[in-house]
Amino acid sequence: MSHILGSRQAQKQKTRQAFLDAALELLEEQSLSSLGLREVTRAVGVAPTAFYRHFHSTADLGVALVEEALGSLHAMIGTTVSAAGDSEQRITRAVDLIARHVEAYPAHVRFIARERHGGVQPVREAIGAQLARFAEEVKAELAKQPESEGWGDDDLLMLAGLYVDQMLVTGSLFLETLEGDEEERERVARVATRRMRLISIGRRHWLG
Amino acid sequence: MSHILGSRQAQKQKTRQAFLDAALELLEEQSLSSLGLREVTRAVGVAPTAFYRHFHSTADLGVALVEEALGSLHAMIGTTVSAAGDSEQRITRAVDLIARHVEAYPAHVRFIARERHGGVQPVREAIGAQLARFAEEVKAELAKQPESEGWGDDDLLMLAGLYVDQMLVTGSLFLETLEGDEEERERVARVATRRMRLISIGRRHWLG
DNA sequence: AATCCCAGAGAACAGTTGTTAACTGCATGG
DNA sequence: CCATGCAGTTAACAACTGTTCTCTGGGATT
Repeated sequence: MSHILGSRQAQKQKTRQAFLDAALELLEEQSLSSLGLREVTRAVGVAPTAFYRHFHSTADLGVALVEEALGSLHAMIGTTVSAAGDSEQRITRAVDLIARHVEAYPAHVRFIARERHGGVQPVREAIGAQLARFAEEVKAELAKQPESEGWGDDDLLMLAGLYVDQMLVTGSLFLETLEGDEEERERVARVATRRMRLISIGRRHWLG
Repeated sequence: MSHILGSRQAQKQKTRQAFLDAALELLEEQSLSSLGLREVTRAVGVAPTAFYRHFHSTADLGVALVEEALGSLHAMIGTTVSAAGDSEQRITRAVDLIARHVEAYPAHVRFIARERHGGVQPVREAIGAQLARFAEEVKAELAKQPESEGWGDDDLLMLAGLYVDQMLVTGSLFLETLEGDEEERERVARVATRRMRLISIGRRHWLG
């Protein structure tokens, strides 16, 4: 099997991507559980039945969207947590990176925030699995740092989860400021930075 | 105007409550944005048109549900944060209280977690407003404590927000264990406790 | 060059949706 | 005791939904 696609499969993937894009846009003002199959095909400009050539259901489409929205983030996570500099510099850099990501992919961030606790079980599970992977990756990076000496495995995972959740909370806060002015975004960044700082201080004094 | 209701208004409130109860149950496996008006009236056992006597739309019903789910929690918040005992005792008590609340009102907790970032703007705003109130109340209680000496107003609010978000995260984690066994719930409680502990340590060393 | 495959089109289905209008019957206030 | 108000009913509407079956056209395979 080759990674070179014939014009046949290439066209199929193109249509599939059109479905994902259209769905993501429609989902900015509704939830996945109310997204209709016909609604999506109408937005793409194909017949309703074409949908079944790509997905079993809208829930299936949702799971594919989870991969698209979170699958590409893993590399970023690692490099951010393991970045050079002291604690304060890493925090500033992380908050800035979240802000940029929200500006670059607002629909992705909105989708994850909305469907993490949404009404479609397979999608919730897919998001949960990805977030668990994130936590494991963050934990692995934290373990490499000298500040983690003497830490137990479960405490490291606890801290990693705290960071991951904080990342999501910060992301959705930035999301709410997207239609506002720059000053608002600055305020969110400052609060998020202080939250991370407090967590880092807690980490530093965790033992003993 | 009297607070004693005639049988007329009493029956109306009864029906209204039936709408809220039915909707809350239907919302356990879907989102508000996919909740149909007819679906609700069918569950209650009344004609579709009866709905309009109580709500303009399902979004309106959602806002009413926010009041029901969060309105009664304010008293609890205050007494919990300002409870006697040292930091560790207060954390244990808070986590236990969250666990009990989730067991007592799982549908309420699920609704808030789901619709906080859900697809219905008025509901998102209603939840956001209530959570802001919570944060203000927690801040007021924190300000009374001796540990908060020297703290700025915005730092107190930052910490309060951190606690409120942590409360929600913990709640939704407990929610996922409701169909599981006791051991699972115990594990969630332990992780949540350690998270709160780390935040408390960060708080203690925040200044200087 | 002849064949097969399959993404997408088209039409039709039974069932559902929100909203309207005009109604009925009963508790309420004068 | 009678007139009014109003919660809930009934019937009907156009529009929409997911899913099935049949068909078509052109890239892929031999």
